[in-house]
Amino acid sequence: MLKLQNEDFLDEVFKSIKRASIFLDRDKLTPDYVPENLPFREEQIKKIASILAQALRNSRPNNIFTYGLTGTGKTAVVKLVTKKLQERAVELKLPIQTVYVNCRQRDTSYRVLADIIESLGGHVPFTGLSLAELYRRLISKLESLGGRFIVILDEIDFIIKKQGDDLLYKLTRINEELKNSSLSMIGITNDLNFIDNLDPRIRSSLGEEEIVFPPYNALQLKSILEDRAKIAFRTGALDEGVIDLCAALAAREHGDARKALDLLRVAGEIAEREGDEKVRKEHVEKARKELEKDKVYEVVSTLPLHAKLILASIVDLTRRGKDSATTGEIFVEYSKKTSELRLETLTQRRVTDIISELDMMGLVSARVISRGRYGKTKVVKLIANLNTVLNALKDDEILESVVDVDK
DNA sequence: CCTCCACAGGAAGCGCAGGAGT
DNA sequence: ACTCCTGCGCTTCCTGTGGAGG
Repeated sequence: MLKLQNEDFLDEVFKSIKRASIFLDRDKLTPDYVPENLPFREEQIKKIASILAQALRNSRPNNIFTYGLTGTGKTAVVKLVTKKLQERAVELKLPIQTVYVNCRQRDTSYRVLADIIESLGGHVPFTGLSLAELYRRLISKLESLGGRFIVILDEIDFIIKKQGDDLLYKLTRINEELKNSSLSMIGITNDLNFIDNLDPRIRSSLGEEEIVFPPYNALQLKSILEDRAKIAFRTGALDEGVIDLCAALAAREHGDARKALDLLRVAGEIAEREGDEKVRKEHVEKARKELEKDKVYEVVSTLPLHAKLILASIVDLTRRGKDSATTGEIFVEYSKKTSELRLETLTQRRVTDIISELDMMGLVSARVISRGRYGKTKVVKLIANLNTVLNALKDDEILESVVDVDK
C-alpha cells in the first residue's frame, strides 16, 4: 500500500519533470557560464585584449585595474579575454599562463600566494611556511616555467581590507627579480572607493591601465536576458513581460546582470516545479522572494555559534516592543544566553565587531549615533526577514532552547 | 560654553593549530 | 623532538567622540 503510494509519487515527480520542457539548457543561466558574446562590453573587451596582446609579442602586458559594481560583467569579460588569449597562445606555442584567484574566498596573502603557486603546478601546505618562503617559491616557479604570467585577482579589495597592501606591493615589484618570465596583474573590484585608499605607489603600478565597467541599464539588461533566454529556454516558454520584469528588478539594484539572470533562472525552476508550461510574472515575484530567503538562510546558518547568539539576542530585543537595540542591551541579552547555555561569554569589544560583521552581511543595520548625555552607541535593527532568520537560528541544536519561535 | 556618558574602534599581543626545516 | 613561522579568534588596554544636559 505504502509502496504503491511512493511509486505514484515518484512517477508524478519524474513525469512532471519530463513534461516540463521549459528549459533547453538551464546552465546557460548560471553565474559560472561565460558566454562567447558579451554585449555592451565591446569597449572594455577591446581595451583589455589590446593590453594583453603584448604577451603575444613576448613582452610584459601592463597591469590592469578594472572596477565596476557587482554584476557589471567584469569577471566575465576578463575571463573571456584571458581564455581567448590562452587559446591563441597555445596555437602559437607561446608560453603564456593565466591564473585566476578569488580574493573573497582566499582572503589572506598566504592563501592568495599559495593559490597562484598551486595553479602553476607547485605544492604548498595549508599553513606553516613564512611569506618570504612563499615569495621565493613563487619566483622560482615562475622562472623555471618561464613565459608571461597573468594573475587575475578578483575582488581584490578583500585582501587589502584584511591584510593591507603588502601583498600587492610585493607582487607589483616581483618583476624586478624575474629574468626569463614576467608577471602581470589584473585587479578586479566592485568597491569604487578602494583605489582612493591605496598606497600611491601601488596605485600607480597596479593601475597602469584602468578600465571602468558602468552598470547596465534596464534596456541593456533586457537585451542580455533576451540573448540568454534564446539558448536557455524553449521557444515560447516565457510569458509576456517576464524578461522586462527581471530586467527592471535587477536595474533597480544598480544594474546587476547576475541578479537578473538568477531571477530568470529561478523563475523558470519555479514554473517547472509547479508544472506550468510557461514562466509567468508571478514566478518571477516568487523567485525574488526565494532568492532573498535562500541568501539569508544560508548566511545565518553558517554563522559561528556566538554570532548566532548575538543575532538571536538582537532578534529577541527587537521583537520585545522596540524595533532597535543598542550595543549595551545586546551585550546584556547575549550574556544571559551564554550563561543559560553555560558557555563562555565573549568580551563586549568582540561583540561590537561581530555586530559590525552582521551589518556588513546585510542581516542587521548598525548605525552609530550619539544620544548626547546618554552616550554614543550603535543602534541595531534587524533588516533581514524575521521568520527566515528565526528558522535558520532554531535549526541549530545548541540554540534551540534560547530561541523562542512563538510570537 | 563645557562635561561626561556609553560606547566605537585602534593597537598590541596571546594561545592555539599545524606545516616546514633541522 | 624541537624550533620557527603564519593565520585566526579572541582579550586587554586604550584613546576618541557627538551632543543633551548642566
